[in-house]
Amino acid sequence: MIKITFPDGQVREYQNGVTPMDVALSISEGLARNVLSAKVNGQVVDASIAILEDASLQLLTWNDDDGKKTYWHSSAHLMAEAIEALYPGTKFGIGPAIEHGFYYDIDLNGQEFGSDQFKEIEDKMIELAKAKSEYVRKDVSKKDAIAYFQEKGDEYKLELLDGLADGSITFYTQGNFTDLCKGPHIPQTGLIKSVKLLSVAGAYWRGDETRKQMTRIYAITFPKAKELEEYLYLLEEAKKRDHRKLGKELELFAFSEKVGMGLPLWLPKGTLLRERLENFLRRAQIRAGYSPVVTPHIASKQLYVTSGHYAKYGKDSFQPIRTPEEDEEFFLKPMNCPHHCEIYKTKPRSYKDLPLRLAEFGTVYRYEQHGELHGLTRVRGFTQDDAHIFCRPDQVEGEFMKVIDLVLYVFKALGFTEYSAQISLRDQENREKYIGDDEDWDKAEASIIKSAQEKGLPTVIEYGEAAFYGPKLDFMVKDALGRKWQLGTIQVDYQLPQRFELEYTGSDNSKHRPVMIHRAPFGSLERFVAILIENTGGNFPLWLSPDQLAVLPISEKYEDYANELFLRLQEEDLRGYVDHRDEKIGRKIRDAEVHKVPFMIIVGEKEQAEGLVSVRKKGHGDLGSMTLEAFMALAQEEIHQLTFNSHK
RNA sequence: GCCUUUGUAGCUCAGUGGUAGAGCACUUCCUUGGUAAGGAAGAGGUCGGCAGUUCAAUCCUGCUCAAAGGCUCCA
Repeated sequence: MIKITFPDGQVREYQNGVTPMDVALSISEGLARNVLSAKVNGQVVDASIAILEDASLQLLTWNDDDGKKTYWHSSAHLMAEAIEALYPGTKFGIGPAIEHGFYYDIDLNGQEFGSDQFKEIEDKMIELAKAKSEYVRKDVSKKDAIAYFQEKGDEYKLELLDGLADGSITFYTQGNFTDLCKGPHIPQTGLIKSVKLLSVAGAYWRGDETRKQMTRIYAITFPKAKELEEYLYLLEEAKKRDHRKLGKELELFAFSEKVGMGLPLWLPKGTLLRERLENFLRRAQIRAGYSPVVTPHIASKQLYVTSGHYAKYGKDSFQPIRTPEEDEEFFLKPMNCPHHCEIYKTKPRSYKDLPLRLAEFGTVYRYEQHGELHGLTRVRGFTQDDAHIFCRPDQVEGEFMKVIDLVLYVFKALGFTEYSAQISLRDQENREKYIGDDEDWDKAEASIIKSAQEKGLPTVIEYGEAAFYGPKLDFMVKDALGRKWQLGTIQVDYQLPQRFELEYTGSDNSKHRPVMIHRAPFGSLERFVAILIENTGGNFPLWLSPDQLAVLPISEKYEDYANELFLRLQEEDLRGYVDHRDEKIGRKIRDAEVHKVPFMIIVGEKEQAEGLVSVRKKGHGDLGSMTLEAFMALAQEEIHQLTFNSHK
């Protein structure tokens, strides 16, 4: 008998050689039907594998990420089977599961292929799935494996075999398709109910541009038809919410070939939105003890030589700007931190002055590769909501927690209720990659972990992902469509204070080196606005909406009344416009709705006579008539709530 | 950066080896209206840029610029 430990800590005894599937059956038949694979001692394996010693066991189903991964990987094999049946002679590269679905790289030997063929492959996959073929694992010798793929003429698999050691090679067969694969796989093809081929793209064999370009087919599968429908709905919704599309439609920002790629132009409405965000954060930061500063857009080369950025990024950055007479070199600033270090140095600092928190909405310029540019999320000129906290080593933990509080406050105010954090630490094996002494690192890493724990942040720890100058914590948020975005970051830095020889006088009257914390809740305003657009679908909360209201006179007879009302609204700091066009009220309403204006104030004969306004809310319709004061109170309340509804 | 695809009016798009069209937006006129598109007329394009083939290029070829998707997720 062997002892099996379950994730909840429960221990049960089973016969030696029991399979995860047996265990599932011993619990319930329903569970057994849903088991896709299993995690035995932390390793994902087939549910049919025999367990030969005491082990921890987690049965994986569709609800587990690793279960989904197994499912999609098996689906890739099913797709390969379908393709081989329909296009004999096709050679196969690799076919892994990805975050949403899977792909297979194939070489069709010159056969024509495009998205027109998706349907027949989908149909074939369903047909093959209905056969409920088992995925059968088989150990093969390298010799036999080579013989198999030689006969098939698949040079890709032969190349993969080349890199594998004899004795560790396994084949998986389902139906008529056999593939070189280390697994694991789901029990049988019948679990795959719903199939959709998504796109076809070129991809180099082994990601090497000098090698043959293969055809990559992206697809996704689900155990229930309804889940596929939901997924396709999300894809469509994502397309509708694309910030590049909405940015144009709502006149928020634009790009111009003449200005240059990756250099966004903020239009009046986008600027309004952006300024609201800036002011919101500025106020929050002042409350949190930050001091706003402003630094120039260019700086002498010497600054970046000192900071070390010149050595590291000099080549990848934009070329220097030279003064005509003296031939001095200046650079567009790629980050704000060196400037802030120089601000720190403007006078001697005492331990009593710390922490010093310098904040700047600093516009920076970085060279990004041509192919990496994307809307507002990846640009060459952007504004960071940057700040640097200079503190004593004993203050790091407390400051870190304060920053987490600020970031979470910002997320909440902007409607991001689901978030998580990634803590990036040193690569334990290669400590020499990092600068600074071990003691500082240990302290900083421990502080970050402790702060995150204390704040109850759901975190993932990644080793080897730290910056070379210190560990960091990155925030991720989930948007209304369940997509993950990386947002703000907090980083601990021991390097810059050293490079800039920053000091403070301690209580012992000797010189000490401060620690620097870099942090940016939004990361970049550009990227954040893009995420905000996609999260809200352009339906911004009232306090951020570029136009908060539109005053719509029924006819030009009521224009004076409309103008008078609008003036009073403006005095209350409400923004918007009066629609003076010679159009019917239905048209004015439609246009305001299309432009996602939150409130419409409709005035005609009745309203003027009674001294009232008729209020209509976007997406909700007529709210009836009320006094202007009542409307303003309504609007102000919604603004001050700072809460957020992203629907509609 | 590399691969694939795309580039026609402000926007969304149709179209052809013989120098271009629709809808919306815009301008003017009519209409003065009650909760998601009132009517008419007009104006608007070096068909991304440069070069080549041709009697003739928006269309074919090459280069270039920009955008979209993909690659840098290794059975």
